[in-house]
Amino acid sequence: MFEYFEAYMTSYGELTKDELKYMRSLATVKRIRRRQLLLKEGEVSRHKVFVVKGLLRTYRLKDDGSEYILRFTPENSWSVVHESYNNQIPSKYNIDALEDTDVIMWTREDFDQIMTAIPVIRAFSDRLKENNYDASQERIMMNISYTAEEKYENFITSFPEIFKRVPLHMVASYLGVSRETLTRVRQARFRQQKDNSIG
Amino acid sequence: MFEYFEAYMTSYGELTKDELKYMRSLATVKRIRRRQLLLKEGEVSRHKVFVVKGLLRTYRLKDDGSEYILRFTPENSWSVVHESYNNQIPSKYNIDALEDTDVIMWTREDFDQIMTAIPVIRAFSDRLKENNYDASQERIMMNISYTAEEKYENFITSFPEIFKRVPLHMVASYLGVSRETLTRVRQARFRQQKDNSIG
DNA sequence: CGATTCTTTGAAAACAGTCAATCTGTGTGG
DNA sequence: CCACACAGATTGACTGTTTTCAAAGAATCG
Repeated sequence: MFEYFEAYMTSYGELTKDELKYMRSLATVKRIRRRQLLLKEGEVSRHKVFVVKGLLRTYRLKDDGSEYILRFTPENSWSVVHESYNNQIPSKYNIDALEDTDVIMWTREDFDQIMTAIPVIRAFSDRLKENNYDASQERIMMNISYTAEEKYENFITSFPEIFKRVPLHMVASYLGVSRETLTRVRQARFRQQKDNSIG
Repeated sequence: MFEYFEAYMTSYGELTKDELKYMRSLATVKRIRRRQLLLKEGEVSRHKVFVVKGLLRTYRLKDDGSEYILRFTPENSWSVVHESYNNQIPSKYNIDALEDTDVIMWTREDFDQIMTAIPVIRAFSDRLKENNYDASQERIMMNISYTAEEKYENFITSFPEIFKRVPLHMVASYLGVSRETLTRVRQARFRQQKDNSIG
């Protein structure tokens, strides 16, 4: 299992055998079955979680039961509820698995030590955060400036692999539109494409 | 001018006289007049900008001329277009001043050196980033799950001081609703409050 | 197969956007 | 000090989009 992480990690920077061994010694491996929760609202997000295989989803429930998805986390990416992880406060979000998922995780204390011990890891982590932050700014602009159709279009082109793997109603609750609207937007788009190919 | 930054900075962590002197030696002071641009779309965001006094706004223009506001930056906060600053690529955003504004700024190279030389600054900068990131996640959830009225309500309670200082149509383009809708939402809310106080 | 989950559809209602006009307040120049 | 311009806020009528609700088709899975 850890080999997957090694492959991922070494593609970004040079790590010595010892450093990898060290990370491995602190890592915990876990399998989360489809529909199983990894983190429940109210709990504290205590681990930095690397997804080796599968697909996680971070989402929030409103009182009326409606779901709003903050993010999808496929293999070779990280799942953490930052607010909870950084401040050790209860999470407002749930994390569950949309597919059977294998993860490697480290407690916050251990991961902090790793970052201190291995500068490459800290640099890497910092860069990841930057990228995530940039992406979330982009998403905000999308939210406030795009039409439903543009949002859908944008999702498909930005996350084609995820799009293939998640049900449409989840795309809808990631974008903040109703599933019916998403259906109709798809129809419109489909008709347009046909028109273009005929013309 | 620099004293304001000192006061801000020392309220967060201990800095020696020498460290402050060092930061001061690399700092540039600038005044941006109301309606003046600090950064133009297409330029690279080369500075970390601290607002001493006044109010900046980061926004994007669509082809049709409509504005979408990413953020407001009042005194004692930082204005940077991260994507551009980090990767030294052209900015998609404009930054302008909504009030006459005094800023202190450092080039990226200098600020990187400062962070290396003064661990407190790095730690502080990291914490700021975390907070910004958390806030942007919150905003995303707001965008996708709140009604126009809830968004407005949320803005007032989250940023009461900014609310007092910016025109309503800018609140609207921060929230992603039309200014007319915002007006009507306000009326509705106002009527509700009156009803409550009568009942 | 039967059950569940997912997607689509139709019709009605709620909501938000657009356009054009008006109103308000502020500030500038004569 | 007044008049005018200008930015901002509001209003009404209309249009268009999105949601909601209820129902019915697909698809998937044990």
